[in-house]
Amino acid sequence: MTKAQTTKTATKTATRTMKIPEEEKRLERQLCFAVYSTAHAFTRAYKPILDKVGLTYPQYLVMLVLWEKAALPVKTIGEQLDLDSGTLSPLLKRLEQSGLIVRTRDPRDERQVIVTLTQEGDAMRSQVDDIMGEIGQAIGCTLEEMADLREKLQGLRGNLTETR
Amino acid sequence: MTKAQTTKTATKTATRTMKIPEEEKRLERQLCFAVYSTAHAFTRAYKPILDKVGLTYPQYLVMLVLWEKAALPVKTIGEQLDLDSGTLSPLLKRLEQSGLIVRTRDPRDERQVIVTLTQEGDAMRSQVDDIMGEIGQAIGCTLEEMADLREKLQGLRGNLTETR
DNA sequence: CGCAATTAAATTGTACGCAAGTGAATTTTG
DNA sequence: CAAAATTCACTTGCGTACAATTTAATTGCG
Repeated sequence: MTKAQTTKTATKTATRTMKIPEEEKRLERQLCFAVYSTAHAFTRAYKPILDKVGLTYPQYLVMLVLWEKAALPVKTIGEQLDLDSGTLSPLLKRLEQSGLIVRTRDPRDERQVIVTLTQEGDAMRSQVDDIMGEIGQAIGCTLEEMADLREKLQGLRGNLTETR
Repeated sequence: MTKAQTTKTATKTATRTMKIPEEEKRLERQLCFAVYSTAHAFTRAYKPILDKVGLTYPQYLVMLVLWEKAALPVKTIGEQLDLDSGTLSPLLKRLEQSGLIVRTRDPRDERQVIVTLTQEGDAMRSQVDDIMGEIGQAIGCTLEEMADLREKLQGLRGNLTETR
């Protein structure tokens, strides 16, 4: 799908061959930068909160996954977070050193490593209300606005990913 | 929404002391993760395009800043991108090695390093239409939707940042 | 069955991001 | 005006991200 869009999808691909006005090329007009810088702003907003429980932000995301289901193979965690083993292997090693998870080979398939919450890791779940409450404060918008924005981003992420 | 909102600002802070339903704690319901994973999706979408011109995604953002104004101190670039010198110093060193910029001490204030586009760096500007065109394709939404989403993210970023 | 292809995780190397600390230049202040 | 405080960029150390490679285990296929 490339050339002359005849009908309804045409409006969706307007940028392709158009000459882009200089104003639209400015950093602050870039959607990609808005996403990029907001992601950093989130990480910074989480930092003082997560410091109190000794987690980095990506580690917190892994814990969110494990609080949904307490034992998962590395591969599944990677699929949910869209991270590969090159990122997860050292991260999980640090979570293990922190005593929050254990890693064991799956006896059914020795290639797989099953990540399991320890008691300590499970207990940390009780702090999630506080963490999300504090962040909710910082986000400063209504639940409806949050849900709307989240859904739009999920759609965008889908578009960006679909042609991989 | 949720509870008894007393005043007009209450709607904006509803999450604070509320008990959060389990469903809302799932990874996929987190706005922070939507932003995080979309940012990664953008980086991946840009990669094959930027590989052709030999830039990483953060380097491309620096070039966007410099294409707006061809000579700037490191500090100003950092302010626009919200990055500190610990990130920018090595990145700029690589851009200099690529021949796209030069770095010179400001004679008026020897603490400052002025980053200036080389001819080569300036010439690369001509490729920005192609880059943005290709990404525009991948984004797959209308210009209106893009602008709306960008503005909402800028607002969110502002909220997250204002209490720093 | 036996070997090639595939899969899962770890490892290596490069490039961010950021906190903390260093050193040089400038500004502020007593 | 001189000492103290601040500013700017750089460096160091740690933790992601991700491509590419490696190793071990499993699956598929003839």
